[in-house]
Amino acid sequence: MRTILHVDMDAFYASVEMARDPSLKNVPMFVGGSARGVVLSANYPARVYGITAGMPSTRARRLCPQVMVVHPDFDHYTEVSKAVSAVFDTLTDKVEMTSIDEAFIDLTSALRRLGGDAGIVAEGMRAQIMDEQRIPCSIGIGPSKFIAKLASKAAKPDGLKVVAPDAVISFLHPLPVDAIWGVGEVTAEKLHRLGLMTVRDIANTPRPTLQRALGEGQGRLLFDLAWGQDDRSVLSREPAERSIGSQETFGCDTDDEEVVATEILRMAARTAARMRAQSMVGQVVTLSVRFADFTTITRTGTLRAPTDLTGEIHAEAMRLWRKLHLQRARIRRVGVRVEKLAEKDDTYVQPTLDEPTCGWEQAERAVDRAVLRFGPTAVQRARLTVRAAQAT
DNA sequence: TCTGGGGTCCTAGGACCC
DNA sequence: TCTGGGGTCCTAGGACCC
Repeated sequence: MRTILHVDMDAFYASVEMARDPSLKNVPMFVGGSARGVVLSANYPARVYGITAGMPSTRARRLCPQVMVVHPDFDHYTEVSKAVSAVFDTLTDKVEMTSIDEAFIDLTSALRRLGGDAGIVAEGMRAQIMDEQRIPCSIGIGPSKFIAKLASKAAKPDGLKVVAPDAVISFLHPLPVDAIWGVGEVTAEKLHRLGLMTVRDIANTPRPTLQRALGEGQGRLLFDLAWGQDDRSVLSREPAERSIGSQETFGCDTDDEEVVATEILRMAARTAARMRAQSMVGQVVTLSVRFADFTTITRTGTLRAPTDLTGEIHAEAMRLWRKLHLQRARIRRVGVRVEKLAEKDDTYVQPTLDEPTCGWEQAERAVDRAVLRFGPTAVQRARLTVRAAQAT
């Protein structure tokens, strides 16, 4: 039997900001606040007003006009996250950071080695994180990742919850269906239409019925989870990234082709720069377009060879854009993403006879160096400077 | 002033091949 | 002058998570 911990930082971004500026502690506050953005993280005083993560900022301000809004500082959050994961690393190497503020830890072999009780180890961790970073977290302990994750949610805020192997079913079955990881709004609604409200209801439904309603894969997964069956292991090596992309919502919807084209260039440049920074190349380019009514379409195209160059990614994204033949559609957001990534060093690039490389690669690397030294506006394509100039 | 930006994974359908 | 069945690959869409 395994002993898995799930550590979940409470209101992570908001907590980090409150640790930095304690005057934010007792007033309603959220991190977020771009014009058309959403709440990224809200502190508990803000939650009293009904403000929750994912809610449009405009609505949050309406619910609580005096709320303090803090703009996110992701570099700082990443630093704190690394410091927190260093605490886990002192106990075992079986640590899987699943996001900036969550981790699974498999303590099975560490406990066998050192002896002791998982609950005491977990309380020690919570105390150390509070001591070093001044932020609270909640920890769930269970015999699988699935149960540990549900337990950490039950432990919130700032708590610990242990679910022993013989208590799994009694803990699990009363929960609502959307407590299950992977059941969101749409799937929950499908389950409700079948009359299934709790995990127990799912467990008591024949598996083939679930598979007909939800598809073979998801139906099987849900049935197994409803009986507490989950043998996924804690992956200490993080899996290779599969895609890199950028997208941005316009300040207001636009039907101006020029504005859209400029934004596609900006997204291609941002994506390519991040790929170069990580020494990755990619061969599949996806353009996504979200319309004013929130419908979204995507188009993908495959390059002849993997690349990390703005010019090539941009050219493909624009080819996909022109292929849409949109006529004065109102557009909310565009995005560019590159998939089928590979390490640049492992990739042999076929030299082509018809296209001399004409120094683009060297030019873009020089730009990267200038941006590192002088900041993101140091060197830009002429087209991208227009908007900045207009704004001044 | 409704609804971000970073991702992963799954499924359905069509093309193509045997 | 009839038309199965699989397998694989690709694309588009969508659900979901933090």
